Parts: sequence; C-alpha cells; structure tokens
Amino acid sequence: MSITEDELGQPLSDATIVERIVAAVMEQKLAAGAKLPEAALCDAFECSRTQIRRILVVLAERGVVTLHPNRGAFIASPDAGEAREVFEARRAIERSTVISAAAQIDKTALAELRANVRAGAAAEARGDRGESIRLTGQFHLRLAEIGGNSVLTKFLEDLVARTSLIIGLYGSRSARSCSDADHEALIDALGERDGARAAATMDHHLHDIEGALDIRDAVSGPVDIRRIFDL
Amino acid sequence: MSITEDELGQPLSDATIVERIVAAVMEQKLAAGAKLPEAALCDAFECSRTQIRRILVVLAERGVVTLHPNRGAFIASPDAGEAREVFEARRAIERSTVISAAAQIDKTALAELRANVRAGAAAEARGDRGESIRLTGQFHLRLAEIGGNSVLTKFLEDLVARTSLIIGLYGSRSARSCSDADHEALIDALGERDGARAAATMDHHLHDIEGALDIRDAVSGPVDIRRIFDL
DNA sequence: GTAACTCTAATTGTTGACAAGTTTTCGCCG
DNA sequence: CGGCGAAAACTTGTCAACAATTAGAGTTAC
Repeated sequence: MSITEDELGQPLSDATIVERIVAAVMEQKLAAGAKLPEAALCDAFECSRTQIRRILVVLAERGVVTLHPNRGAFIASPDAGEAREVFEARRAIERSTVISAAAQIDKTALAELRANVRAGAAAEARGDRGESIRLTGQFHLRLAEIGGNSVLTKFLEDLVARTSLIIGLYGSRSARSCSDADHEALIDALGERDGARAAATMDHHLHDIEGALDIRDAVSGPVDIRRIFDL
Repeated sequence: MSITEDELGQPLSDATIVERIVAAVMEQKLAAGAKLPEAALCDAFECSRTQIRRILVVLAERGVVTLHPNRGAFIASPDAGEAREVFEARRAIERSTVISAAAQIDKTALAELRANVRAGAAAEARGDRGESIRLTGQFHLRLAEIGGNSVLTKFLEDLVARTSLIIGLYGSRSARSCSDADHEALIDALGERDGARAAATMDHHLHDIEGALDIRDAVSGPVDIRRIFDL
C-alpha cells in the first residue's frame, strides 16, 4: 500500500508531494534525522527521480530537510540554537498575524477555530497524537490565513513544520504541545477583537510551549561515558 | 564579458550563483518581470542546465523568481497586495530583529553600521543608485545578523530582495528608498540599547518607505482608454 | 575480540539526448 | 498594408544511461 494511492490518476504535482511530506513531518510520522532515499520516494509517490530531486530542493529551502552532498536527504534535526530561533521567529510572526486576525475575524472564522479546538480535544481523547499535533499546527496556520498576509502565512507554514520536529526532538512523551485552554483564551480575545490581548496571549502561549521542552544539545564531542552513568 | 568571470576556476556553487542573482535584483540590475532564459544563465555562469534549473527552483521558493510552466523563469513582479504584505512582514520581523540587536550590540557592530550609512551617502552623492540601494538593504540585514537569529535573517534576506523589486515597480525615480536620517536615528537608539525606541523607529521607517511608494495595481482587465486620457 | 583495510553493492549526481510546448517568422489572403 | 494562419526555430521539461561517491559486508592482521 503506497502512501499516495492516487487511484490510477495522473502524476501528483510537486506541491501535493511537498505538502504530503510536510504533513507526515507534522504528524510525527517522519522523525528528525530520518533518511529520505530518492528511490523510496519515487516508489511511494509513483514519480520520477527528476521530480523527487526538485521536491527535495524545495523542502531543503524550507528548512524541513537537510541535504548532505553525496549522502542524500534527511529530515532536518534542528539543534538547540535553531530550536530557540524558530520559537523566537514564531513569536515575531504570530504576534503580527494574530493582531491582523483580531481586526478581521468574523463569526464564521471564529466557529471554524472553535471546531478545530474541539476536533483536537477529540483526537487527544482517543489517543491520536499525530492528528492532535497536526490540528494544533493547523490552528495557528488558520489564524495566519485569517490575518490575510500570505507572505507571513508561508513563513509560518515552514516554522510550524519545524516546530513539530523540535517537539519530537526535545519534548517529553507526556507533555502536550499546545494546550486547548490557551487556544480557547486566544479565541476569546479574538472574538472581542482585542488584538493586544490576543498578541499577549499568543506570546505567552509560544513561550509556554518552548518552556515545556528540554532544549539542550546532545554532546557531540568525545562523550564522557563515566559522567553519563555517574561513575 | 561574462557576469562571473571566475578566472579559470572551478564551477561556482549553487549558493554563489543564487547570491549573485539576488544581488543583481537588489541593485536593480534585474528588473521585475525580466526573463531569465536557462541558456543565458548557463552561459553567464558557465554551468550546466541541471544546476541552473535547481537554482531557479530555489529562487522561486524565495519569491524572487516566478516560474511559468513551459515558458520559463521570470524575475517576480509583486502585485499591490503582495507588496503591502511584504512590508507588513518586514515590520513584523524587523521589529523583532531590532529589539534583539539593541540587546546585543557592541561598539564594533555600531561602527560597522555607521560605516554602512557613510558608504551609502557616498554612493548616493556620486549617483550610484544601485550601490546605494544595495547598501541600505545591507544595513537592515546586518541589523538582523546582529540580532543573532539566523531563521529571521534568512526570511529577511528574501524580503529585502523583494522590496527592491517593489521599489523598482512602484517607486518614483527621485525618491530615496531608505533615508540616512532614519538609519542614523536607529543607530542612536541601538547605541543606547533602547530596544523599544529602536523598534518604534524601525516601524516608522518601514511605514515611511512604503508610504513613499505609489502601490497600485495596473488595471489588467478591459482598460478604459477614454478614462485614462480624461476624455 | 577488535581494529583496520579492501572490495562490493547501492545511492547520489551529472550529462546528453529526446519529447513537449511556445514563440517567432514567413507567407498568404482579405 | 494589416491581420490571420501555418511552419520553423527555439525553449523548456523529462527521461534514461553513466559517472562518482559513499555505506556496508567481509576479511585479515594484531
């Protein structure tokens, strides 16, 4: 069973394949550091190597994939510094998107966001961690879309995917990535069109997520085995 | 005479060629809408079509180039909506970079920024518009580097290049893109490590630049010739 | 038992030829 | 003379074969 199953259809577009790979990353089905062999991708998506190589360049440009010359493509694994930079970048961007969203939001959009939170809670309840993570990412992206700036939304898409990798790398098994309570507080502020409060809430929210992680670089040099085992 | 003239050297790296094309855009040597034929680029940079095609994908991903299927690559020409989005994105990002920069800046970095302003003024005085524009862009990027967030810096690199296109499209011939006075005010605030003031100055500065432009879409539909000539 | 070395297999990177599509040119007709 | 249409020339997109590099297995020596 292939990932795509395009039912005898035409070849998938670049955009579609990129989206599917990014989605797999967000659902934690592709972990940081995973190898992406060209042949396997060609096989899975039933496409040519030319197309896959082009797609890998795009993913590398987005920071989701790292290309090692002559060794191939791997899902990126952000180090501690990059992880912190991604969160700082998200705070900068989402502060802006959420203020715009507060100014523009309508009943329909609010209902949509509430539905997202409900669906996320349901996924969490039934233990579908991948879907839960995907939905919380979706929440932030929907917010950016409501804000109406496609340039910022595109930046945020990349950052959300990279955040999934960071949570996979530095998060504990139990901790939730985004709390529903935070998202609800955000929705409340948006409902009252209170941009400043929404921005403050978002800033707090992102700090919380980052704070719940244990962002430290693994020691890469000559490891002191004795130290690790307290000998 | 080729653009590169690598003096019998090894083939240029992807990164180098991308940088050179972006630099040409920033210096307004490549205007919005210009066609980039693969053959011409291969010729100029003395490289293979494979490499050029890969580079065009990267530039497209960065928003500097637009790819029209079966028609080739063109320097992007942002419409009015995109232009405004780019400025809003810059305000979001540069607010953050400038606050970080204020917290981290030292004498060396300050001197460097002052030198940049002087060089820009000199270029302006001798009428080297390209160099002047390049240097003002450089100023903003240097600031981001001082801020120390490479993720935001990379985003800003793309936005600065796109801003050059926007200024080329919507700016009047005479207007300067970035005023030296603004940059000096920024340096002053940074020198006093006053992040909040630096952020406010930057916000003002970016609004000024945008305000000096006449960002309107050319009417693309059935043009009313009579209206245009006031008949 | 381990470390270093070699050889094989597999994967990535590049090249050149070919197919598909688009622009331009040229000729024809109104 | 201007507009229309067909054909040629050119440009882009794709593919398959080939070259280059690396990972891994197996072997040997210590």
